[in-house]
Amino acid sequence: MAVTYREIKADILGRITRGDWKPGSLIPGELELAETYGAARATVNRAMRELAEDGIIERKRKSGSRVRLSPLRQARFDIPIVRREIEEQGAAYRYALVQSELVAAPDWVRARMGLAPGGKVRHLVCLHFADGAPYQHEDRWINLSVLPQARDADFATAGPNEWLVAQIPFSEAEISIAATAADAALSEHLACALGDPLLQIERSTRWKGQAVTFVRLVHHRGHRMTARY
Amino acid sequence: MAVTYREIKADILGRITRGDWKPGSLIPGELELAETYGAARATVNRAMRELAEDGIIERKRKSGSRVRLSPLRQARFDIPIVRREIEEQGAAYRYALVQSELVAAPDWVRARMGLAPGGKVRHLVCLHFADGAPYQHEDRWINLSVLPQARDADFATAGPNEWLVAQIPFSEAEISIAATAADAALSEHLACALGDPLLQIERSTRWKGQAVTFVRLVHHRGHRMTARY
DNA sequence: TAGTGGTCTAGACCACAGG
DNA sequence: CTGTGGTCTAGACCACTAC
Repeated sequence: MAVTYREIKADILGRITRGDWKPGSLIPGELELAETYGAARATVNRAMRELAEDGIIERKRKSGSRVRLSPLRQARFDIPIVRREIEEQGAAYRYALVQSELVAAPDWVRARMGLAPGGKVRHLVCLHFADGAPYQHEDRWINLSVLPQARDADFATAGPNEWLVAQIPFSEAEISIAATAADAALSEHLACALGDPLLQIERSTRWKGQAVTFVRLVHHRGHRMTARY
Repeated sequence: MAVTYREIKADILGRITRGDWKPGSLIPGELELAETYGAARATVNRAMRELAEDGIIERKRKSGSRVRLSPLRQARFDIPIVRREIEEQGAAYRYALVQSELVAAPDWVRARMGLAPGGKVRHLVCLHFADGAPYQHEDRWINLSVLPQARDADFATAGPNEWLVAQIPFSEAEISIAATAADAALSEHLACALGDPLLQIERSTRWKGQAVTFVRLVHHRGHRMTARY
């Protein structure tokens, strides 16, 4: 076979890192590159497209492709289901339902989910353990007007996350990460001191424009999220 | 033009979310889909490839493409340079160098960077302000055996991050996020109370297998990282 | 061994944006 | 108007892997 798009991509990346093509400078057009590498334009196109997706170069019609002045850095974090996350670490997973109620959504939840006043939600508080030690505290709100079947679902044995994935496998979400201090409930559930710094992930999920669920996940003290890029 | 790969991708995604093709089930092969949509196989291929990249489906030669049982959730966070991050919020950026020294790397830094004993590093402590308020505390270590020019560089007016991007524009990095408590120095620099929970990002950067720099970025109280997926 | 995805080619037309 | 990237096609061969 002729030259692969991977080889072309690697070679172009090499020229950039080596300094042959400096940040801000123009890269030859696809046609010229195709000749250089003795490949079809489609092959060069794929290499260049991926470099653009990787944030290495910037492409514009007519003006051509340029090396980004400062490379666009983006990290990808996997957001696994807690049970998987724990089991993949080789630990035993245990789940516990702490609280369950059907209520009108409090104002701060309504604001986060974009619900109408008086909207009914199912509110759940759960704990996830790894080898018996508290791993994650889950505070979840499910919009009953979108998922009425959540009213009667039983969350005593399996976490709501896994139930939700079965109900609405594909959805859009907004996720935000912050640090929070352990309050009385958290310090008790996560077996840490009052005021301990904890990593908190909030996620609100939408489906067809409707808010499905809002969840606040607080991890045990010392938890890290890691990624490479 | 005939059917676009975007239309095909959207249609397939629709069938999946609509439940026509359930999680775990087999999707028709590329050839069959190409006939169905009246498109070339390459077009269908691109649609399917992107669905696989998005974590919606799983592809295997010979056995075909399946809808993922639980969709692979991954969030992409942009990791901008602090100055940009602040200016894009419409705030005025200010930078201050707090401390600068040339030292042998302490053990914990050597461990993180994978340096040999006695390795010299440049250690910098900096502050980044948004509209006069402390925004981020930066504790940085630069490997002088890889970047000897860091010995004499002047970090009084511009942050080391921007200097580094100019020196080594493209590199690999490992990033980890955690919550930490404000110690005496942090509480003073970030104008918060002792023990306040703060979001901490650690990043170690490599270039050609060599550790270039390790940095610990601690954000002001209440900072959030946000992403959609 | 056969079926499915992975990739390349050569050619074509289109869309956008600089001049 | 013109150049560059964006995309589609029809056909081909290859690579992996289940059977």
